[in-house]
This record gives sequence, C-alpha cells and structure tokens, in this order.
Amino acid sequence: MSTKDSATEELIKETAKKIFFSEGRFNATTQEIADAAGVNRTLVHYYFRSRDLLFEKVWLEGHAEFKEKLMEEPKGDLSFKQKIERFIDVWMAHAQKYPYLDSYLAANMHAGELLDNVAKFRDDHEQRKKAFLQEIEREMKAGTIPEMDPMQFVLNLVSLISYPLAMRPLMERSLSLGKKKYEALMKERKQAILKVLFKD
Amino acid sequence: MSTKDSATEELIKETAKKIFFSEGRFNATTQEIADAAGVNRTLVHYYFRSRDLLFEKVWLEGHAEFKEKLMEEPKGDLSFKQKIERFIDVWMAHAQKYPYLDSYLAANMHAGELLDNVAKFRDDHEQRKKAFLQEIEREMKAGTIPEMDPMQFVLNLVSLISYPLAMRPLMERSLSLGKKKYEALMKERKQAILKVLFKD
DNA sequence: TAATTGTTTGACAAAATTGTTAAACAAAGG
DNA sequence: CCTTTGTTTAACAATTTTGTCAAACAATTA
Repeated sequence: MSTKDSATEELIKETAKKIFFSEGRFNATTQEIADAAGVNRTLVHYYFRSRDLLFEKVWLEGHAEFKEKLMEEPKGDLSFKQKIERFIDVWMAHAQKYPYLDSYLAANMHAGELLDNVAKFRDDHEQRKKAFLQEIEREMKAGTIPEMDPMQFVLNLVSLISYPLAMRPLMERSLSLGKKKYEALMKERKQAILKVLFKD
Repeated sequence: MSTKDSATEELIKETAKKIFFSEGRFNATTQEIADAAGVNRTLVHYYFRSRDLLFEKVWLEGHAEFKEKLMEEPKGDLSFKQKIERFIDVWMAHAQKYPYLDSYLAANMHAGELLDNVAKFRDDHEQRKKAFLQEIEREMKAGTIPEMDPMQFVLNLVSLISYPLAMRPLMERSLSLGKKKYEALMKERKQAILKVLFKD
C-alpha cells in the first residue's frame, strides 16, 4: 500500500493469498500462481523478484491485517466478557477467510524468519498484553473465571478459538461430520467457548 | 514391520520421522535426509523407491502409532474423568515427541490422500466414538460437566490439548515466554485443562 | 510524432531435485 | 573358492522449478 500498486501486482498478490492461505497449497509454483491469476509467469518475478519474496510479502500482509483487526481499540468501554467476545468474533472471521494462515505458521515455525518480522509489533503491544493479563487476574479475583495462571487462560482462549478452524478438515473427518453439520457447530462455537471460560 | 526391516532402512525411516515431524522440515530433500542419516542418497530410493513413498510411509506409521496408543483399552475400569486424564497424558506425550505431525496434517488436508488411508481405522473406532459421546451426555446430565453439544466438548478437549503444543514456538514468542517458563506451563497444563472442562 | 516510461511476453539459462543404472562390495551358503 | 544374494556407491539422465534477458507492446508526455 506504500505507493500505487498496479492492478496486476495486486491481482497476483490476492491470487497468491488465496492459493496459499485459503486453499493451503503452500508449495504452489510460480507457474500455478500465474495461471490462476491469468498472467504471464514472468510478471511474478517482475513485481516480486522471487517466489520467496512474494510469499513473504503476502504472508506478512495477511498476518498484519489480522493483528491489526485483533488489536484495534474498540469504541466504547467494554466489559471483560465483551472484550473476549469481540476477540472471538474477529479471530473466527479471519480464520474463515484464511484457514491455512495459522497452520502454515505452526508448520513452519522452525524457519523463524517470519516471526522476526512479526516481532516488530512487539513494543506497541507489550504493554497492552500486560494490561490484559492484569485484567484477567482481576476477573479471577472477582470470581467470574476460574483461578489459574493467567497465561493458561490465554492459552485456553486461543486454543478453543483457533484449533477447530485450523484443523477443520481433520475434525470433520474424525468426527464423521458433514460440511453442514460442522458449520452449524462453528455457529454455536462462540457460546461453547464462553461457557467453558466463564463460570457463568 | 511386515518383514525384516534392515537396520539401514529403519535408520532412514527414523531419521525421516525426526526431520519431518520433530523438526517440522517437510520440504527436506532426499539429500538432506540421507545426510542426516549418514547414508548415501541412493539408498533412500533403494528402500523406498521415491521420496513421496518414504514420506507417506513414515507419516502413516507415526499416525498409526499415535492412534493405537490413544485407543488402547485401559486395564481396569476408569471413571470418565480418569479416561479424560489418560487421553490428555497420551496425547501430550506424543505431541512432545512429534510436535509437527498434527500441524502437517492440518496444513495438508486439502491433498486428501492421507486421510483416506487413515479412514481404514474407522469402522473399528466408529462405535467406540459413539459410546464416548453417550458417556459425555451422561456426564452432562449428572452435572459433572457443563451442558452443551457433546461434539463441542470433544472439540474443546482436543483444542486445549493440541494447540499449545502444536503452536508452541508461536505461543512462546507472542507471550514473551522463555523455554523454561513454557515448559513449566505445559507441566501445569493438564490441571488447567481439567479445570475448565469439569465443573469440579 | 518521437521519446520516454512502464508493462508484458517468449525464449533461454541455471539451479535444484528426483530417479535410474551399472558396477563395486560384502556377507553367507554351498 | 565360487556363487548367490543383498547392500552400497558413483555417475548419469530426466524433470521440475526458478530466475534472467532482450525484444515487443502500450500508454503517456513532450
């Protein structure tokens, strides 16, 4: 978004995002991407120099987009529970668009480079994270959620949200559920999560 | 295991498992695998014909091993909670050995072939699954766990176990935790999971 | 219209990876 | 000792994928 972003460049990027993170085809070749976008393969190199740079660019963009939405300061004051609800909503919406974004991250953590870039955000978010943890402790003391290490609460939260979406095809199969049934399950998901996180 | 399994063959397989599923380097070449095993690259082809066949073989083996341990009938009678505890223990142990096995599955579901093979197990497990779901419902009625769609309970269970292990490097970073601290967190993990699943 | 700039293309080169083959080697049995 | 069988190796071939380049093309601007 820094400058103009020719239509073709944008088209290639969007196509790549779709192939990589919606369809999960991480090993797609430049040829396949170019074909899917309906452009000459050389253009991929013209705009992004190399396949890896293209990948990195779209990955960072997708991830940044997600973080931004997630961290966006909500309008009015929200209760703790409302904040959690919003967190769930945003995350689930994103995971529905790019189901393979997180699983790529999981499967490629070892590379490490990706996370270094992500870390740029860190300073900004560090204090907000701290505030969030403190808020969790307050809630525990107030008795709205069970007492435990606040980190465990965070792990619970993201696990319950992300896993069923990232692992959706696996879960569908191993639970012998059809597409429809799983969708219905996801619709109820938010409430199911809230039910186990909060004492009620 | 069908026949003899020469030492070299076994060595290559074990090395491949480690590279693929412990280190998560799914794109490792035959050369890298051979190097890591300290054998000539041609041997990989001699024993497994092709890279893909090697991959499939070790994947199926790893997965089968896991399923077997998970489904193994426990000795005496266990209470529902004890069964869940055992489930957590087995899964966490396995995920510690091969943290990338599940995430590979997640990231490559679209291929679909893998799961077809896994499906062989299905008939055996189908009825046990049903029994498990019924047991969950009984527990809900008995009031030991919150009322919800039993499938949601299953999703909660596997999410809470698997995600923090599969996403470990990501979580370590985004929560700014050191290796030590995260390990400690995992030690407490079982109790944290039980705490949210059961009413107490 | 000529010139400049940016875009697109096909042809080509380079690199990386896989797969095959024939020959060397070693162990075991006759 | 010779033969057979299974194992290991190096050299080679084939394929796949990436990356480069010069020329064609289009749009805009002088």
